[in-house]
Amino acid sequence: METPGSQSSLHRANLERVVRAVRLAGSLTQAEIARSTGLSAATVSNIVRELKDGGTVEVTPTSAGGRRARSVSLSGDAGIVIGVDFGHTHLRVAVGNLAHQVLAEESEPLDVDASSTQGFDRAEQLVNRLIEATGVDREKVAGVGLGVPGPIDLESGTLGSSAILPGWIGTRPAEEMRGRLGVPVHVDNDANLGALGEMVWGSGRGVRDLAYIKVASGVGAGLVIEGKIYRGPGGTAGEIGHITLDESGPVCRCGNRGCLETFAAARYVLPLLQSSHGTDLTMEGVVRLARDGDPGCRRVIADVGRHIGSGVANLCNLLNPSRVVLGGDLAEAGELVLGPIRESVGRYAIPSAARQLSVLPGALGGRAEVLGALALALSEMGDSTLLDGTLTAATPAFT
Amino acid sequence: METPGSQSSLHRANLERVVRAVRLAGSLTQAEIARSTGLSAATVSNIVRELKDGGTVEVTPTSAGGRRARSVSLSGDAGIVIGVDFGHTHLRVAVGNLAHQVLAEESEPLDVDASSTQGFDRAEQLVNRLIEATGVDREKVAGVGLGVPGPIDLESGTLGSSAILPGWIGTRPAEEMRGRLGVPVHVDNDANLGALGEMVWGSGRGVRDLAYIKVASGVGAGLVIEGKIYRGPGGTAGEIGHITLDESGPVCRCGNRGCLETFAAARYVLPLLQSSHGTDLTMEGVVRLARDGDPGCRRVIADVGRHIGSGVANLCNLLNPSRVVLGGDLAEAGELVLGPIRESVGRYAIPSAARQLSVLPGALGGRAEVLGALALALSEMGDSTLLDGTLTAATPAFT
DNA sequence: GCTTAGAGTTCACTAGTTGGACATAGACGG
DNA sequence: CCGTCTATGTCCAACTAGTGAACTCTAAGC
Repeated sequence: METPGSQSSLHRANLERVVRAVRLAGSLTQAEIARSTGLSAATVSNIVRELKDGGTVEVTPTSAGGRRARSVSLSGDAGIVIGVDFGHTHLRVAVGNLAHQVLAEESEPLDVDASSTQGFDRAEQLVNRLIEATGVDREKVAGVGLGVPGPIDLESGTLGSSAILPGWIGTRPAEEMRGRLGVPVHVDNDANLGALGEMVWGSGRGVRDLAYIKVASGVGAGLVIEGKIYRGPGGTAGEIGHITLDESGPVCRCGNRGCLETFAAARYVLPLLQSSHGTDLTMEGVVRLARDGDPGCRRVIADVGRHIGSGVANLCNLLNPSRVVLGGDLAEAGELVLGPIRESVGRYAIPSAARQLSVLPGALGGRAEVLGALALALSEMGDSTLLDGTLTAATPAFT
Repeated sequence: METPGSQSSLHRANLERVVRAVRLAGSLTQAEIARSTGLSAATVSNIVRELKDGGTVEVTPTSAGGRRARSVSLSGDAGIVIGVDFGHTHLRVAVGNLAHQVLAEESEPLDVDASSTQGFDRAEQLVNRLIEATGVDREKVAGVGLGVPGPIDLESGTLGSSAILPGWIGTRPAEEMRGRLGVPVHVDNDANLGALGEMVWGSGRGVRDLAYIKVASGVGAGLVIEGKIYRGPGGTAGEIGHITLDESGPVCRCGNRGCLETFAAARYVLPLLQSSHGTDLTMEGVVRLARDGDPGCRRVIADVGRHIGSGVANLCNLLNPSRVVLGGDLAEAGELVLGPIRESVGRYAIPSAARQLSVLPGALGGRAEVLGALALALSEMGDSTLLDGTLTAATPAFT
């Protein structure tokens, strides 16, 4: 561990190599492992024995119709990881195993005005319930990923100013949950986790550079650069919601004028429809009405799309990602919003950057963040498989 | 070589580790190498002997006033690298060794209307002259870094539409120079190389995430993310010059309106001063007049700064770098332009991102790009090039 | 039932790192 | 001026871990 250039580190690397090969393929015989990792059969034999003794891997005596091939696969109960996502209206929890399979997933409404203590209590209960439901030993929990709808200070782990969960500012979500669950907890904001989730299981598979734009009550972006979440030195990268589109536009909650958020986020957009469509409209409702053909809602959504497109064009000029994935409630609007986004991008981004950009709706809907939290837990426990974008054979199980 | 998980690969990795440590520190004693690499003293002893026998490294019997420390440094004649920068008015060449020392540097004016062939010829001559001047064996040239003032297609290596060197579009600078010099040539655009140069030798030392903004006849940015140049999947990242500041602003050469470039680049800014200051003004001249107190020039430069600041604010919200370095002619204006930039950033960027950002003038002036080209050659060479001992074999005498 | 071929294991060998013992040479104190 | 001290670099035996080759095992095919 602390000998970075020694044989033991080599051995560790070879262990990981084998685990990764098995994970990518689902199950392999030892001979296949040897071929795909480049290790010799003898080494593979030793490593497989070690992994089997450690319980990481299972060897089923014979499964293929070959001669005497014993197929090696990740043992389902080698360990589990948990993803928890505090959204603005819901609390979601997912339980997965090390084979990248989702074993259980559940969500329940979360009252915005609930105190942080209540929220953590509820999360703890839900986590415990799901662990029991899957019937796995509590000891097997290897880590927890936690998503929060606001900026996290990387140094201190405290939740920064977040207008979404006002009572939660200054809490340390990771420590809270670690205290309750007794396992390592890794925390990140919802946009970053959404990006990770879509990259591993959703619309971002196979891509190494993507931006995940989440439009809900605010607008945020999660950036994946060369396969890794990019948070920036200060941890606040991806604040696409507050780039300036119009210096004399509406005043934004951040104090500036004409931020993208003032043209796209629910809290600024919904009032536009209040006089015509009533006051208790939600973004979800607007999207539904628009899909049903309501012209006012269609117009509003198209306008939102155009403005997001302007922001994405800036992002595209600066970072030139190969894919932009749209998440949040708004993504449900499909082409009604993607069309205008693409149009704006085409107009405002430099052609060479826009040409190779694909703008897609998220494939995971509201699950992107929990699954991203799951992926965070997996990657923080040293699973580098997630990051190399070659996850084709590992099919996530949807329950 | 082709055994990816064996001891020999470990040994190779340890060799590289040592070379890298020595290169970063300039010179180290064996004990220091052992501490900084985490390897044991015995291993370091063996590796140093091996490297010394291979000629990669030099051991000077005793240099520090210690007890009997032998300092290990990269042998000066292990190899040299060359940086070439085609600017819009100058051709610059620098020769450095593997210890990150610049051995010789020279620049000469380059006629904008010169054909690409002429340009490459001139570069070849200047390179040869400098190699001779340093007295190093031609065989020792390990690589060349090449800077061009325009976008390079990463796949084909062709120079894209560049209004600066019109006759050069479609050429393949790397291949041209490789053909002439017979060594590997790595090419990148001037903004990226400026970023690299400032990071390694200039205002960006010690920082892992920085943006280098180059304002000259156009506006471009080079991004360094976690210590590496970030080019984006399509190779066009950093096009800060064409983010939209005002949708109804002046028409830009890229076809859009209100791009940052239309408010900041020389070709758009200089005409503003033509009626008052004459027609053959250059950016350099404007800066000089501004420093001498000319109010019109001061105003123009401050306005440019404010607009650049808006662009930087967007960049800052999206990427949150810890440092922005201003390069190009405009950087000479110092606080006259940096003040307005900082002011704009403070106004338009979200506070948490702006707080930890420092905006500095480049420390290398016009040398940033050549030195960056040198750094590119060094980094692309990879430490293993040295270790193979194939340095001489890899360079077919192509004279 | 015999042959065969691929799968996995065992064993001796080799590469390479490590800890400890040892020699070395300047600094410091007497 | 000399002995002691201390950090440096080297050598050696021990240990870790991967490899090739020989070997065993099993089921398929004739």
